[in-house]
Amino acid sequence: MRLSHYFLPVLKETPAEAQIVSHRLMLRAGLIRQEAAGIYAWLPLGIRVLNKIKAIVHEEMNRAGAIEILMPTLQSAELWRESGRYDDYGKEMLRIKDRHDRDLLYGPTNEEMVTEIFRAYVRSYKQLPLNLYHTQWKFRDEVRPRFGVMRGREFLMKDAYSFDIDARAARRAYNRMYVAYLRTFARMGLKSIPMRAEAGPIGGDLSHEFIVLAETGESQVYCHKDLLDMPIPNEDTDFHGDLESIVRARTELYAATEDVHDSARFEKEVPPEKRLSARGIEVGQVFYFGTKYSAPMKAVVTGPDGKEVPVEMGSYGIGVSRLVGAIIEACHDDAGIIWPVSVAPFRVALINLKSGDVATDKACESLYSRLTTAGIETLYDDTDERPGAKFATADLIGIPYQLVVGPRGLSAGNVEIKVRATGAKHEMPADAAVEYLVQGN
RNA sequence: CGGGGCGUGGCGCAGCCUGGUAGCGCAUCUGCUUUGGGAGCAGAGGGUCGCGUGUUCGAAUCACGCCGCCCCGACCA
Repeated sequence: MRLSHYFLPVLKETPAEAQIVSHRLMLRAGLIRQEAAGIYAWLPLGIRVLNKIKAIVHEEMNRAGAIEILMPTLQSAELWRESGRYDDYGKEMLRIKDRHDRDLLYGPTNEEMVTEIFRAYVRSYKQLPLNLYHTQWKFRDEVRPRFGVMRGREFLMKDAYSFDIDARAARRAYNRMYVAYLRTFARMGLKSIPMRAEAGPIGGDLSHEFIVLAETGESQVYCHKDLLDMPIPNEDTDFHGDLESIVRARTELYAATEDVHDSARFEKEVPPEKRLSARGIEVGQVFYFGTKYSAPMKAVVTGPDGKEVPVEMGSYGIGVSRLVGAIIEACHDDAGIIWPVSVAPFRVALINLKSGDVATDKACESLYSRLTTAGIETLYDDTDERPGAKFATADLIGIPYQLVVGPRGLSAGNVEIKVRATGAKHEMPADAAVEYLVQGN
């Protein structure tokens, strides 16, 4: 992409309304624009990141055996009356009437609807286990939205729903999602820690929140330090097999958010030098809630014994739009964002230090063509800004590699690669630079 | 939902107290000079001062109402 033909509205000054660093950087780097309290438009750079995150989430969901569907944003109130949540959910739920005066709502979550889909088609235990997921915009009418996309009213969320014949099978389904989440967040460059959590209004009695440590995190968390150094399950993990050992290795160590924290237990179970108390951002949550929805909504299957039983369910959320903010909280410096390669909007920022200079232009065009041909997403700064402005923009938007081309380097036969994360600079001939950047893609 | 604050060119702000020609920096446009870490000079364009009502000869400025947004708390992915 040539910057001269792109839409990248970066701000030199910090917008007054943004308090936390991720919100400020998202506005400055031209990722989002606020359209109303807690409601954002996604600008070109922002939607690229959002899509990358979503793709990783989907890959790991599919790997774990979940199946993608897409449910609508608007739902009929009827479904929610069946589960009893139409009255329970309160003012957080955005209620709408259509032209026929029918009650609709903008979905804050989809347990009811997915249960309705399930019960319409599934009758036998032989069709289980089943896990259906989708990524869709949700709306929760927060009293006080804040922190940009970290706590917006409209947000993009992946939610998966598991259906099983009994509690044991449901537990295995829970474990599959638990392991998939460990992999998902690790792939985005985040260190996530599963912590015991309250089930909240979703309901249920087994739940973990996946927490990313960050100074600006919304909740206080307590855990055993060894959880920070747990290995990430491999890509070839057998999701049909027994995952209990992977889960148990983590759940047997103390980890809890402030809501369920028990300081006496914490001090008893964790030696002083292993105690970690920090702030954290919740990026995902897994629930097992049994028959909370299947029983009232009559989602039943016939078991091997010929008896009908309500299906055992769990739900598994990942805050996709929130993750953009969470990643920035974890990955930035004074100059701007530092995207992990896996979610970066572009892999390489090609910086022409002297647009209009024949030799420099020619070298850049050649590099741009070779990189894009090799499948490297490259943002080519071909504008006639001054070098300082180009460097500042590249640092701000956080592209992992800056490929810097100017007359001075070229006269020595070199271009320069700057690694955004470390600041390390390497001078080398153009051929070597292309090879360096193509590696590992 | 309680408490506090703010709405003035695209962005950041001053002006308001004490009513009288709407201002500054950045950005934008034109020209010249510059070009390896957010350039310099000269010129130009752009604002019903959130909306409404009232007070007044006269309202960005005073009063009242409304709307929007932000912050603290309670609540939450």
